[in-house]
Amino acid sequence: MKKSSVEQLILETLSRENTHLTSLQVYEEIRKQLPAVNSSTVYRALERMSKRGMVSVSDIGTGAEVFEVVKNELHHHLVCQECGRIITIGQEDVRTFFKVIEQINDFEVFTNHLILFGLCSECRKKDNLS
Amino acid sequence: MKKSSVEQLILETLSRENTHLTSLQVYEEIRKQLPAVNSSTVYRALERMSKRGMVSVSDIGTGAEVFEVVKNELHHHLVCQECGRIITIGQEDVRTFFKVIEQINDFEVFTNHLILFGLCSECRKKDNLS
DNA sequence: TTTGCAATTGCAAAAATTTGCATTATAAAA
DNA sequence: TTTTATAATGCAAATTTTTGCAATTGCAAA
Repeated sequence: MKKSSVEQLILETLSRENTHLTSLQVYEEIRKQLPAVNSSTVYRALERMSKRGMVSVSDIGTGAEVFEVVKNELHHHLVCQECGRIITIGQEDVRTFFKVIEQINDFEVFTNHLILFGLCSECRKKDNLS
Repeated sequence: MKKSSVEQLILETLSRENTHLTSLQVYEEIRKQLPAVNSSTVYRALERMSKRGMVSVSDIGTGAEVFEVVKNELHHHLVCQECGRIITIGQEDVRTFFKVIEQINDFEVFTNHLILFGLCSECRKKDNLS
């Protein structure tokens, strides 16, 4: 590793792609720019970064965990289990729910990237027809 | 595989342990009773079972996904990121939140095993002192 | 600048997981 | 019961991820 740290490259990659990537996908993207990079370096950097809250890790139902850059405005996702569609939702309503949970359980919620699974409206229509 | 199906053994194992196990832990438990079983058989059975909703898969912040039997009364967890403590919470408040999300987004939520990360009351006290 | 320390990286080996394909088991239909 | 089709399993190889350890790097104090 000469100049650039892998962390920087990971941030650039995730920002550029602006979507969820698996650790392997991140590794392969980084390797395009830095062919000699070692896989363990990338995997370890991803782990560090998620611990520090720089990236979020989540299971969107694809079998493997995916990573995403954490930006200023937090967001959450609804994932349709039938068509795979991903709906992004904002903080407000989720935050209200978190507050309730916090009060009831005397617990401070940090979760910054919630994933809920279910059926989107279109797939629900289709299912009703059949 | 002669008599018993691996699925049945997995259910028994998860019920007996009554906790979250990683796929590797499940495989090793099964192997105690069925030494010749192949790892791919166990991994594939776990995948099938989670698709069918027989077991839940979740990331409780330990790095690896964990499996749990799905029983009648659904439950969710709060995981303390400092001490690892796991608090189990019921459906009611969560269900109310899901209803709100469903109405706003015209989406039907299926998620049956929600995990929220944060700080438990005791760790919050400790942190305040230091 | 030089020194020292902690964090990051590479490397090689091990471990965990997935995959394609052939075989076997299970259950429904004939 | 026999036949047939589908699902589950085993096996071997490939792929992905993790680990221990030594070397390198970056940063801050001297």
